[in-house]
Amino acid sequence: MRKSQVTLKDIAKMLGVSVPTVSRALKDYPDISKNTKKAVKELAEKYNYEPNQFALNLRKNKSNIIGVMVPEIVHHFFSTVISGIVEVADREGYSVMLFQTNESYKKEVREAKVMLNTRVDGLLISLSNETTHFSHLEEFIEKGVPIVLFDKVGKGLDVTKVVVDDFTGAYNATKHLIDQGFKQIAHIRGPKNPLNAIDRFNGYKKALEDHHIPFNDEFVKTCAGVTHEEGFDATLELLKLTNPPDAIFTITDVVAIGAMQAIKKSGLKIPNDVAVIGFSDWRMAAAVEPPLSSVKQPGYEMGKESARLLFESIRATEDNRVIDPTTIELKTEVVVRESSLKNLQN
Amino acid sequence: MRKSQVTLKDIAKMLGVSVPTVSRALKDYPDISKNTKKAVKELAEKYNYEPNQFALNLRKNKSNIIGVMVPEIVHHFFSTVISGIVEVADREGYSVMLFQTNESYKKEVREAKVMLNTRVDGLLISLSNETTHFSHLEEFIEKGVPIVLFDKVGKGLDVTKVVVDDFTGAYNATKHLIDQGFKQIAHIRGPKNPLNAIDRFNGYKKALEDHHIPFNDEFVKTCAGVTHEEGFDATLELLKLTNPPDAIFTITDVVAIGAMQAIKKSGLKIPNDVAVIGFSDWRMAAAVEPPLSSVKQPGYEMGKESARLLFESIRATEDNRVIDPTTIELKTEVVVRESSLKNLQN
DNA sequence: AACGATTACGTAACCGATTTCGTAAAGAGA
DNA sequence: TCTCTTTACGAAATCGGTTACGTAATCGTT
Repeated sequence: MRKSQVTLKDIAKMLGVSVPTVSRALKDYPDISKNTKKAVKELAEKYNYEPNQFALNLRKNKSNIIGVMVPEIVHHFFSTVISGIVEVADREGYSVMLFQTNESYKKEVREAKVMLNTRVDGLLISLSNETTHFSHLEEFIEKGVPIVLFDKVGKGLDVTKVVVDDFTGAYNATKHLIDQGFKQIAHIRGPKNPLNAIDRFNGYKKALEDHHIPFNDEFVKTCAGVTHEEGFDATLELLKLTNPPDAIFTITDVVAIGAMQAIKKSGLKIPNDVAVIGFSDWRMAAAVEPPLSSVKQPGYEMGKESARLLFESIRATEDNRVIDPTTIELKTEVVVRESSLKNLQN
Repeated sequence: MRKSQVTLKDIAKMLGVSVPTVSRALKDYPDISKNTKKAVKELAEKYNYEPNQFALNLRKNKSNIIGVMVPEIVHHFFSTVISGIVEVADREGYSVMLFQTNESYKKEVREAKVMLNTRVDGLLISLSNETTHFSHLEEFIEKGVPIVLFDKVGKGLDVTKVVVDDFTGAYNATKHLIDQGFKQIAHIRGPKNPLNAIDRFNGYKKALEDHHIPFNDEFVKTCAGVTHEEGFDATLELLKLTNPPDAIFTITDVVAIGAMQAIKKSGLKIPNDVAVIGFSDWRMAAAVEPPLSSVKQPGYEMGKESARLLFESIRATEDNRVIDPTTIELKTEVVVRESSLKNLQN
């Protein structure tokens, strides 16, 4: 059995005063005498009094908990975002309750209900791939629980959103290759649906266009599973073209690793024969041979920014103010390593 | 302002009955008439009644929340463990509150207090590197809140623990190299203090001993930061020996990657000239060239098992039973890929 | 001395449920 | 018809706090 904590009632009984008096003494209300305050505080100290959070929650109708829901916890990017969220929440005096959907809409709905029951004060969520209906989230809005969407956001919901500027990231990665002097730039893209795959593809395309490089349909390969095996195979196909690419921009670093293996296996040199640049800047990017250039996604910043915006909304809600939903795009950064440098002496 | 939910009182007022009647009707108490039950349930359905969790928490002195504290969230192993914990907690109807210490003892103590105030029903914790005192955790035990330590456990605390069998993992990795026919086996170890680095070193040593291979002090290098650069440097030193190793077992995969780069840079072939096996089996292990053999740590299983044991303790506590603390060692698995195969045709 | 103002508390209501106990009304049995 | 049992519900206490309001006792003022 859980041992019971000392309560106000216990202290009140010991001193022969009423419960409210003890409560007020501890909070330094002006209409409690110095002697009483001193006596109360001494006892509180002695018995290590801590207010019962359940009682406070009930009275204030507030949990000091925010809910966080992501598709997968075991994912470098998401765990980085979570880390940023936890950091900010901690500073704000909130705790973080963590849920994962495993990319399942059904689970997302179920867990949303759990959070609603737990009465989280706010919700940070990155949508599952399956999610196209939002009634489970609209329920939060109806009940006045603020939501901030991050990374994988939906079009249908009018709430604050924080996303990575995938378009510009891809644009800059491609531009970097162009600036290095590469002319035949291929792109191994991700699945058709996810917004980030589309944005990255569009950024790639726009960079070519802006620099008067004709878009070549043969230079775009799709890997649905985003694995290094797919990157390997796609690259072999690209290299088999009569006019093969001299640089490849991939949807993500894992795919880039596969591409690098294919290039090496074909007896070509990276970056002198074929350059490679990835996306995400995972820890491994710096560890492969040659070190892989990549586009750094600001996961930690995304977590911090999302949390910051959520707390702003929570405070607004408490004050009966209304904050207009905004969408924030976080900047990416091209991290240049050897794999994308032209004319590298080796 | 947060919109208020429908309460029992609201329903009672609408029907002109008392609050307890509504409560009992919803829970199908036998002494409530069928008509009343029907009317109550219809209204509850209509207004989407959900019991106020705060009130339940207060009444039952139970939060249905477990606390989870790890040194770093952004770490493949820990995020995997967390994922396992979340999975089990979900099945058990509990929510997970997540904290990270950033390897700081001070923060660990502070967050422990937060959890105590939040009144988590149980605690899963992996200790920070700095933690040598346990009074902040003993407080949980005193108050009857069960604790399970996982991965980074301390000697001083008599609670249930779940650890990886690092010794046997390292033993088997080394034995695998021996079985392949390698004779000159080096070890790049981790820092002096952490238990897992020590256990892995001891497993390595014991495997050599059991197979009558003399232990060679020159064959052991230490990398304090566990980075691929250190792995690279350590390996270059090893290869410079007059009698260099023909196989290397490293504390972790990142270090192994560094080692592989050094071997390649020295103009040697992996695994024919020098074999490599890592530890942890990170995602990247399968993606490097050649694919890296490694020892798979059961992170997901550790999360599930720790959570399972915690819920067992929670239930025991609720029933006034006492469970004796145990320590569970989870088995590792040697994942053999190309980097450790003798006489590989290439 | 009578008055209002101040000091220092206590009473009661409340947050939203659960649970123990009590009881009016209806039905059953003699 | 009178008592006894059911049936079906209400009253009150409880969990542990907060807060609006009331009030006895003391003080200062004229």
